[in-house]
Amino acid sequence: MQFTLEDWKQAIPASCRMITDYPSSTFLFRQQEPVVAIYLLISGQVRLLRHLEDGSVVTLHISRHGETLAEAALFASHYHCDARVDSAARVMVIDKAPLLDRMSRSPELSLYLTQVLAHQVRHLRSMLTLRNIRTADARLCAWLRLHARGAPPVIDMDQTWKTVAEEIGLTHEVIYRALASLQKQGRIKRDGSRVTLLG
Amino acid sequence: MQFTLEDWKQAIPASCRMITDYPSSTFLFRQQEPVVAIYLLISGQVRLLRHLEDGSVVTLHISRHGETLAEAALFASHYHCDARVDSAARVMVIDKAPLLDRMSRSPELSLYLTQVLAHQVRHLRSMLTLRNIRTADARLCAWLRLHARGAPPVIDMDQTWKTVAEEIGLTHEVIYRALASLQKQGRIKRDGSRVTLLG
DNA sequence: CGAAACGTTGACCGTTTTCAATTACAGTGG
DNA sequence: CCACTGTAATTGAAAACGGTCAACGTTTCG
Repeated sequence: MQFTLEDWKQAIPASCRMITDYPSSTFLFRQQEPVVAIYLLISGQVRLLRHLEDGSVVTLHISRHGETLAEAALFASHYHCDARVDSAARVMVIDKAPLLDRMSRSPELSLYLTQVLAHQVRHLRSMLTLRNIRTADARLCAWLRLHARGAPPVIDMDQTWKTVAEEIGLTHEVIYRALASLQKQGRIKRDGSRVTLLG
Repeated sequence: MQFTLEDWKQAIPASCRMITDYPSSTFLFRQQEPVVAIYLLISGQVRLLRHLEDGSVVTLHISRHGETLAEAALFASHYHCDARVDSAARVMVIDKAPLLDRMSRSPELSLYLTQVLAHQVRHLRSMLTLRNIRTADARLCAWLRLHARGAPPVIDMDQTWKTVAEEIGLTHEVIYRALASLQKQGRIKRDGSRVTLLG
């Protein structure tokens, strides 16, 4: 249920897209800058950071390969967060103006973008659902269920637990404790980077 | 920055929309039911509820007048949550099939829906940002800033603090304590349903 | 008028956070 | 090839914070 690079290549005219490499610690865009493009992350990891009025910085999201960035900014005048490269990223940059122009004449393209955003909305709602689960054990369990595939449900971790911790709003220490706790309760089994849900 | 009833009336052909009243405690739609329509809430309050695998129920969102419901479900086969009426609601029901058909031929309409969803995405990200703020005081403060208008920043409450509590993921008791705490710190001033941010 | 829901505050308890320390591991450069 | 370095993974203990339960005044609405 993810829109792939190929989907995008098919949907977006070649004239307004470009592949670019960003080294670690560089920025795809910064908060307050005018919106010039949206981005499809082909490889690497990018962190979305928002600067609050009181000077603090919070991580909005950690994007990984296959995800799109700033689609929602397409109709905003300026970006609402920084996009900082965590680990060297290859990115498809899609220019805003020609994209919007093209969309205004192509129902297919608009409809496609609409689907991407609808997908985003559902995903964000899932994340918000997770946050409403109070205890660390239950929240982590819900996350695991959300990411498990097959029967019995299995997760092959392709990211660090630290990243997961940030994503679901807990400290990494608590994640490790929750993992240990779930394991002791016999509700999961861990084998390297593979987690199996039991019961 | 909200799409109004008039906007919708203009964008959506009259043939596929209809005004309906829902009494309190009824459902606009239920989780797992096939998606037949999207909804614009004209008045009243509707609560989005998701049933988790373990049997628990969490509130996804509390919708109030002016908000649209289930736009993201337009491309899903079935609803992902219940929409239960909290207080008697007047709703514009927009049929899915004719809407999609119309969208596939009208770039304006697609583009319009895209904007609605983009707006949704930004709002959901803001909510997620809030949830990353740990302490109750700071989180409530951020919410207040987000909703304040003018200089000095003022919020005229048109909803209950209980609702706000659910929205930002705290219990109502904690909200009242945070309010009292912020007031004692001189960071806000309360006067009936009006809150003023200071400093 | 009466019931239900909101608003408010106190006390206590359980959980997460925070701080701290230790192990394991992957990449880097000599 | 191996120290060296940084980060992830892991666990412990104490402190801080929000959740829960309880009680009560107030407002709202049928």
